[in-house]
Amino acid sequence: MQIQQLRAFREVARELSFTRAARNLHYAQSSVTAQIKSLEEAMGAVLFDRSRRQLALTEAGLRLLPHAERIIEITEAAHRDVARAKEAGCPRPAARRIPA
Amino acid sequence: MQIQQLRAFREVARELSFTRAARNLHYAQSSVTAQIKSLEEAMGAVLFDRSRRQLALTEAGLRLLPHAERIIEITEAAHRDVARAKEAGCPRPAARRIPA
DNA sequence: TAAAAATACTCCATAGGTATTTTAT
DNA sequence: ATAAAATACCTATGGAGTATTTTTA
Repeated sequence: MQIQQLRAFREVARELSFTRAARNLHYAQSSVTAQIKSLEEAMGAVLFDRSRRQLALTEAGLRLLPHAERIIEITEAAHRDVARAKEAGCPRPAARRIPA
Repeated sequence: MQIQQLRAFREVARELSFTRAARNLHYAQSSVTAQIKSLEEAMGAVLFDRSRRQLALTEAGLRLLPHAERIIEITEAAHRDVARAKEAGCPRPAARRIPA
C-alpha cells in the first residue's frame, strides 16, 4: 500500500471515473488504472465495481476510503509540522527532551 | 513520503541504529540509509543527527515520528477492515447506496 | 457509435543488493 | 582499531507514458 496509490484511489472514488481522476491528478489514464490495480493487489480485494457503466465502490472500497482519507490528512499534517521545525529555533536537536 | 520509508524511519528511531533497523526489517544497511535519505529529501529536513557516535532524532524527526506511527497504525487497521469485507456478506457491491 | 477502462509495449528511474570507503570513538 | 554509516556500483523491477483494443451503454 502506497500513499500515492491512496491519493489516486480517493480521487477515483470522488469522481467515480478513472479518466477524470487521471486528469485531476495529472496522470495518464492507464497510470491510474495501474495504480488502482496495484493497490487492489496489495489489499487483496477489488475496490471498484467496473461491471456497469457507472463505476462504483465495492464493499472493500467503502471500507478503505476513510482510512485513505485519514492517511492523506496525516501526511499533510506531518509536512506542516516538519516544516515548522525549521522556523522554530532548535539549536541542538540532541539536547531536546522527548515530550511525554 | 512513502509508508515503507516511514516504517524504516520508525525502526531507526526505535533502535537509534541504521544497522540494527536494517536487520530487524530484513534490509541491507545501505538500503535503510537510502530510504531515510529519500524520506529526508521528501520532507525537506534532516531527520537524524549523525554527527555523534550515538544517533539521535533531530527536531524535525521528533515531529515526524508520531505521524509516522499513526500512519502505520492506520494502514494496519485498513488491511484488517478490508479483509473483513470478505467475510461479511456483500451480495452486490453496485447495489449499495453510497452513504452521504 | 462513443465513452471509458483495459491492455500491450517501451523506456527510464529507482529500489535493493554487494562491496568498499569514510567517519567517529 | 572497530563499529557504524556513507558511498560506489550494478541489476532488475516497476512506474509512467503512448498507442491500441476491448467493453458497455
